[in-house]
Amino acid sequence: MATLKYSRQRESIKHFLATTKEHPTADMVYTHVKEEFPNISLGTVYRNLNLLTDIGEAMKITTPDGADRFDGCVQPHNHFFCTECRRVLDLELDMKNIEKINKAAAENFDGIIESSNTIFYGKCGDCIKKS
Amino acid sequence: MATLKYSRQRESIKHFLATTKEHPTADMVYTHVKEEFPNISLGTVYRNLNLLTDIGEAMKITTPDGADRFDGCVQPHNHFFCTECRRVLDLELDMKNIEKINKAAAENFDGIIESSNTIFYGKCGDCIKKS
DNA sequence: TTAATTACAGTAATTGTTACTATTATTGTT
DNA sequence: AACAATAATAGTAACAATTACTGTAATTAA
Repeated sequence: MATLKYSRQRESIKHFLATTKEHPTADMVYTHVKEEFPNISLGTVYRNLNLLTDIGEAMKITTPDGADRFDGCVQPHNHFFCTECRRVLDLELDMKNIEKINKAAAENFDGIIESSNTIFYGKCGDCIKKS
Repeated sequence: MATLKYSRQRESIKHFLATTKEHPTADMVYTHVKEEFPNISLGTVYRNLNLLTDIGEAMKITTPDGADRFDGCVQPHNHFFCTECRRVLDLELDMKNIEKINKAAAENFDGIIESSNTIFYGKCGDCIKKS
């Protein structure tokens, strides 16, 4: 049953995810971890990001932009996608609201709703200042 | 300024989107429209789907699955992604709930929230019956 | 019906991601 | 500490979704 083995590369990826707030793409993680492991492979980054996501130590965020983003913070929270600078920002939102819409959605739906994910769109503070 | 010209291919794509409920991928649209236009190109399908999305006559739905889905219904509504059969289903949800969470989100956020998109995950009715 | 321009088909290129393989690292056992 | 057993790696190839390019065809306005 494939016991998980330690790897320094994975540790480094985890550490980067834990310390950054920029919701990096796999490629951004790759670029960063490369500083510590100059010949790490992009495949290793992808494999570990997916692994971490699977075991609940990271979160994958799908955006309208091509590449998925990753978040080391697995506490339930939401994300904002700036349509101008294409950055993903954290967004605090009372979880009661989320639970409410999950319940509201379940009412007229023939199936089981296990979770939901809301992504907010608009213009971030920085981009507003610039314009 | 690139005035829009009529094309039978685009009309066919629009018509298919308007009549189907299955939230097709570009490739599914391609397969279908091919019956009417045997040598339509996949690029044409992509170009028109994006064009229709841009002018507000279609909606692009990003899912955890690779390919984007398209919806000819542009009335604001939500989607459910079945983690078993990977289908996308429509989900009715009182828009008041959506407006509420948009407002709640805007409160502690430095920026402008223009819209939000919630996707629900779980098991659809059909898949529950089968198991 | 012609001239201007957009759209097309077909194909090539790009991007994001996963799969494969031989080698290396980790770990539990002597 | 040395040794299997096995998971993880680097490097590369393959893949899937999408976009870009190019010469031709369709649409439209004059």
